[in-house]
Amino acid sequence: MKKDKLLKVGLKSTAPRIKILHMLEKANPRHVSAENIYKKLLGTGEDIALATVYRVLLQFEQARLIIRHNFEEGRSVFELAEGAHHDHLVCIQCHMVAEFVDAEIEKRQVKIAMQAGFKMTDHHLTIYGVCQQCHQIQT
Amino acid sequence: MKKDKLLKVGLKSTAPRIKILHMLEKANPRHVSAENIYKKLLGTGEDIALATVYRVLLQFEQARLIIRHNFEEGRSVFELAEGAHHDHLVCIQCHMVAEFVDAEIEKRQVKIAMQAGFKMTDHHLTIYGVCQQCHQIQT
DNA sequence: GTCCGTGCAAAGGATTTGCATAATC
DNA sequence: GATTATGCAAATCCTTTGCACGGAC
Repeated sequence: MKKDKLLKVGLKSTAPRIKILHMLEKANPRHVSAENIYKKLLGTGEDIALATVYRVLLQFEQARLIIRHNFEEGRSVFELAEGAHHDHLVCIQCHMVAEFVDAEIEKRQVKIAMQAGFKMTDHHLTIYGVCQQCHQIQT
Repeated sequence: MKKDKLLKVGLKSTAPRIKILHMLEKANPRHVSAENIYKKLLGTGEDIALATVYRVLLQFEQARLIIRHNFEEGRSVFELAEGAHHDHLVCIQCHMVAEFVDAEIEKRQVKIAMQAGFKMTDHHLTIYGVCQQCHQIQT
């Protein structure tokens, strides 16, 4: 139940929060911007202010319900926090995002941070390129 | 000579461009923001508009004289393009940026992109954490 | 009933752009 | 001299914030 999920992280169960959480849970593609969510809500007849979307997303991020990414595109995208850490492939044309994990790369990152005297808190590996679909369209 | 370096990439040799290029060449730390450059220029008595700094940085980026990075901090930082590709370690406290390369990680990225059907154009691996210095200060 | 959440509009920071003037080739 | 650059100020994009009202516990 979404209500319980919110209460568990110390957030009051309000209509906007439940609806935004719902959007994130059924988001396809998984990675969406604040604007995406706002427009989808408008489309279903909901009347939630964009400012509220931003506020709720920030709270969800702090409650670790979602993860915020800042790819090389000047706006944040969010994804539901579930399952393990993973990295991203981003299509520079259609903005599609795919995920991957590589255990060997993960291992080496830890080693590199250690060697540099860094106390690692996070790490992002993003591969930019043109996805198969976009590539075919142009050919 | 900076003048030739500019002409070679098709940019007229103007005073603002030469001075900004100079700032980038002697930047220490190597990674600087537009604001950083603007303020350093002001400090040396130069009177170059911030808008010009942005315009020139964009031109330099397009001419591949510099590389733009958007780390998870809401503003761009630039570094002179010289030497080979490398990845970054960013201190989340003092914003210090260090560089590294790992051949094995590079190899695996190419393979991952290929398997996903991506035509890779770029890739960024950034490790965030607390650098040794910041860590010591707090202890 | 108290406290927190929301909508609205305005503010904010980084970056870009239009326009008239000034510099380079 | 024609074209491209620059300074200035205004505009833009994404995101945050102040305030008065409404809803959750």
